Amino acid sequence: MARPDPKSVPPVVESVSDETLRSFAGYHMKRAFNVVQADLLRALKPFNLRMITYSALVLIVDNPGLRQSQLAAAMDIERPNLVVIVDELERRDLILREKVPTDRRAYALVPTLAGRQLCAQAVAAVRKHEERLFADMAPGAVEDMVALLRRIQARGSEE
Amino acid sequence: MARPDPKSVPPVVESVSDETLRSFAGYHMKRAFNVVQADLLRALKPFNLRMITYSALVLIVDNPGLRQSQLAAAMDIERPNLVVIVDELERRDLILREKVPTDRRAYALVPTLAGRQLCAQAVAAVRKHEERLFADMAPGAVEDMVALLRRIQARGSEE
DNA sequence: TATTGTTATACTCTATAACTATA
DNA sequence: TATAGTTATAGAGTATAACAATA
Repeated sequence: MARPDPKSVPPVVESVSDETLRSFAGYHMKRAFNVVQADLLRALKPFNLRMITYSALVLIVDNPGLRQSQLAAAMDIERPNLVVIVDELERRDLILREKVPTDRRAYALVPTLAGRQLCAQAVAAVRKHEERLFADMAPGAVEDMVALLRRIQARGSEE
Repeated sequence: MARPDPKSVPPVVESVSDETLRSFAGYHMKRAFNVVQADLLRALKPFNLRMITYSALVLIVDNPGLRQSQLAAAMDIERPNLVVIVDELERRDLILREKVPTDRRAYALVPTLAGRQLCAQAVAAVRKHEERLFADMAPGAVEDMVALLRRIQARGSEE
């Protein structure tokens, strides 16, 4: 961190040191996530899904009948941002917005048959891609990491 | 994943299950990263820095004289996107763009005294915030996670 | 020809305010 | 009055093409 005088340092740097950043977990989380997301995007390409549309579809298939506001909360995104995602899934006939008789403001989101089929295929493809990505990691290491990530995630709602 | 018929399911969901997504590491990486980044932003607020300007400043302080293209490569961002970041740090007199006599196309990025001082304070603040964020995690767990994240990161350059 | 830094541009993700129709 | 979904909009972050100056 402490250097005597920048002017006395030769103006050519051979290899860039990330010494200070290395102790900074957020930096590694961002970079590793970028790699995982790029891999994921490749896996989802055949299904024309992105990470966000994939997550939405999976949650609708697992929780048929949920409301848009519930889905937004589960995905940790704002309601306005969910609208275009639901629009896209509905336009592709993967889900339906069904009117809820007991509350005429709300929509119940349900998957279509095509939606459930595409979802099953996409889930299988994502699992395969993650297995390949994490293939030579120590057994249990990924599970430990996910457990820690979930604890960090829980910290967000605390404060 | 498999449900008999969406029409037969009551259209009210009490609590949203993320069962299928739970085995999907990228999902947890994204959500945990959001928490860490929000925490980081709070830590950097007094210094008027964001994660990206903080990373750039730290790398320039640790590697005085590096070129913009080297910095972009180290930060894993495209050269055009670095320009505004360097502009901002230079406008705030935290760094200088020095002409390189041996290559008149390039600039050597060097920190100013103010830049090095702000950087030292910001690094201390970030360390403190991460220590607090990870305070009651098992000893070594964060280090193990970072080690795994670095291995995942390395996967990105492989393929 | 290739590279450095730059401009312009576009696309995604995210965040907020304000509207409508209901409750 | 509050809530569900919506619209409009603005800000980050990111990606590509193309340019001038220089190698």
